[in-house]
Formats: sequence, structure tokens, C-alpha cells
Amino acid sequence: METFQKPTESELEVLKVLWQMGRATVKQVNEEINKTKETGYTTTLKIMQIMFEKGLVSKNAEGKQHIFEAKIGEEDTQKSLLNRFIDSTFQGNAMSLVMQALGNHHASEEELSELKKLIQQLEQDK
Amino acid sequence: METFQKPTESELEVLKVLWQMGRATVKQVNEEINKTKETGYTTTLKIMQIMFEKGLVSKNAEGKQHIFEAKIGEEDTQKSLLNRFIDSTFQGNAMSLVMQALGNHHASEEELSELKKLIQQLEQDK
DNA sequence: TTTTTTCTACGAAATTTTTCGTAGGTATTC
DNA sequence: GAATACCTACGAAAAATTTCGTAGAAAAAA
Repeated sequence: METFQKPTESELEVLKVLWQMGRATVKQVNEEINKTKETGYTTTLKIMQIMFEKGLVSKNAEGKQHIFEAKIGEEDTQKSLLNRFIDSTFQGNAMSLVMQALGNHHASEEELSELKKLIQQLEQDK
Repeated sequence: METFQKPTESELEVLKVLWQMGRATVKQVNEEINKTKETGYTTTLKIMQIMFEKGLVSKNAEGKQHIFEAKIGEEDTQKSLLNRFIDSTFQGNAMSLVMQALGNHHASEEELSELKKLIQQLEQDK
């Protein structure tokens, strides 16, 4: 996993759209974002230009418009942000985060059994 | 749990110290923070003054100096920030966060058995 | 080919967060 | 009681992030 600059909140919103769509124009990204939050086209464009400079996305001219793609993966990004979050908010105590997340959010039976499977694996890897 | 404004990164650092120490002066907080990150006294003071205005901490004059205390609890704050984080980074998928956290961080046997206990509880509460 | 529409580039304004200098007040020391 | 040390208040600068207006190029329509 390559290291990358921490994306800002706005950048993360863009990334989410790109992860979901694969590749998209500024217009498409902006439309998606506007489903949640009113944002001008040039605002989204600017964010994406900055992201390009930072190497978070790639650009591909196709006619006059540019097609963007995320250059950092969803899992890698989540992992990196998660580590930072655990450090900053849970004092590095990952288990405490896990317990809280489990306690506060409803989990289906299926999810729980998947989780148990993972725990078994972890126990074996000792 | 009362709602409160999201603390910024710097404010969170102050809160961590206050949670740990219970009550503390600006000087003490600043010294703690300086173990990780060089920061001027007035910087920390200003942050804490802003936090006071936001209602994140309480102040108590004792002689010429002020004693501060966190007004929001550690667990409540973690919970609130965690929910926000799950939404912003994991698209609301708490399980996905749990699995990643478990996978990336070493868990002791004790922690794992505690976790299993929690899962059992959750299964019973169905 | 002219007009209109659609995009990007760029720069600057607005906002939020962080940092710090300076002034002034209170206690302590000499 | 004057000098010194220690704290807080305040305001403003600096830095980071977000927002948007305007200009101009490319494509499409007329």
C-alpha cells in the first residue's frame, strides 16, 4: 500500500462517488454529491483538480471533458483512515472501538457468524 | 447523551488529556501535549478558551489560575465521532469497520474472549 | 460560420482551524 | 512597594479547506 496524503472531508466525498462509479466526469460526481449536499459545479471541479495534484485521482481527457478515476483504493484508504482514527479518538485501542461499534450498531445473524469465523481464524493464528 | 459540536483535532487532544487527568490547568494540558507535539502555551490556552465557549469544558478559577474539566464524556464523544466516521468513511457499514479493525490490529486472547462474550449476548438479544 | 452550450483553468474570496504576540492583571519575591 | 514571575484575555496572523466567479477553449447547434 502506497502512502498518500490524508484526504479531506470533501475529497472523501468525491472518492466515494468514484469508488462507486469506477470512472466519472466532474459533472457526474457533482450530481451525486448534490443528492446529499448542494454544491456548485466549480466547487467540485476545484476539489477534483486539487485531488489530481495530490495524486489521489487520475484524469483522462476524452473530447473536451475529463474522465476521472480514483487512484487510491477504497480498502487501503479506509484502513489508513481507520488507523488514524483509532489513534486520535480511541488512544490506539482498537478493541475498544470494535466493542463500541458492535454495541451501537445492529448486526445481522449472518454478519455475526462471519465475525465469529474471523475470530476463530485469529485464535488459530496464535 | 447531549449533542455537542464536533471537536476539532486540536480540541480532541485537549479532551484526551482532560479525560486522563480529570482536571487540569492549561499549563498541565500544554505540557502533556508537548510530549507529542511542540505547541506554545498561548496556543493551548486559546484552544481551551474556544472549547469553553463551545461548552466542551468547564472552568473554575482557583487563585489566579483556572482549572478545567471536560464537560463531555469520553465514551459519549467516542460514540458520536465513531458514528460519524462510520458514515463518512465506511458508508454506514459498521460491520465492515469491525472486520477491518480486527484484521489489522493484534488482539490478545483475553480481548478475543471478551469479544466472543459480547457476540453471544448480541445473539441472545435477537 | 456565427451563436450557443458545455467544460476546464485559474485566481481570489470566504470559512474554519491553528498559532502566537502583546497587553494587562494577580500573586510572589526581594 | 517595586521588581519579577506567572496567568489569562484578546486580537490578529497564518494555514488549511471550501466555495465560487470569470475567462476562455472546445464542441454542438443553428
